[in-house]
Amino acid sequence: MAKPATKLSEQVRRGELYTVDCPSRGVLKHVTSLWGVLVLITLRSGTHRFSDLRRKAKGVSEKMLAQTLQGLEADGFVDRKSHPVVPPHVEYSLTPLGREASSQVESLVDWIEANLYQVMQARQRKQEI
Amino acid sequence: MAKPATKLSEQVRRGELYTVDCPSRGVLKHVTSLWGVLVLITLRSGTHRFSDLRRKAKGVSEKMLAQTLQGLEADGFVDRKSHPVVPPHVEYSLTPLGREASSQVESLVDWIEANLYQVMQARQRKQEI
DNA sequence: TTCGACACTTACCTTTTTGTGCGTACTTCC
DNA sequence: GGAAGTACGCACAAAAAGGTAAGTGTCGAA
Repeated sequence: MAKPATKLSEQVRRGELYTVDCPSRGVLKHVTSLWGVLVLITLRSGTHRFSDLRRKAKGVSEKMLAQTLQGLEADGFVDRKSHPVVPPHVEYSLTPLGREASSQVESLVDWIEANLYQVMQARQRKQEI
Repeated sequence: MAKPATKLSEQVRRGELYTVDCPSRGVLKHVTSLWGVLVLITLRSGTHRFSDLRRKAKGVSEKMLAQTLQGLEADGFVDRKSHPVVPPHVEYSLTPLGREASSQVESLVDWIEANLYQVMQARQRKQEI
């Protein structure tokens, strides 16, 4: 029933982000894309519906949000619960794995926001030259 | 001499990553782009020359590496020292700010690599359905 | 009764990103 | 004496990402 995981174990090579086809690169992309970050952080405060997320992450299009959500779902970071009622009702929440991931990206984002002033100053200095 | 920082202070609004034009989004992009990550992590082990970086970050083109480096330099994360000798000699290293940033992204990357197996399993489960 | 909300999907088009190849000015290695 | 290495910049092409608009089916509100 369960597929033999031979290929899987080959693909998982720790510490090889440097190699071209390391699957970590894909996960990194999902997790750190702008919309990925926003979704992950937003879901920390609890379950959200599609349109809630859309309203909170200003500027995201429906297409991008759907795509982002699907990526994060496939990676096992978000859980999608669809209630088959007539006006569709779908709820998104973080899985345990997703909660870990989101705390990582949150701390990165917090650092960026805390140090944003310094970065902006550095940028200005460059412009002056 | 120093420019008045009026505009700067306006631009720095903490906790507003959700808004469309928050400058944090740009920093996030620089820091979490694949090549940005690789450069930041590689430079943790010390100063590197352009072609050293190119060799270590497998798959990066010269153009992309140059672009990445310029972005990180502008943000104040890397320091560029050019020795005006005849075969060009340029050294890149992390600034103190860059060292902080790189430790953030390193912990994110470490988490991803440590949990990669679980992610791959989640992906496989999706495929089976 | 027409409109908007819901959670998407699809097709099409534009924008952005990235790759490729070339040129540079000079040195060292073979 | 030809090739390779150095750290890029530039022009063009290819690829990927993203935006826009429309359609789905049913309900409740105006």
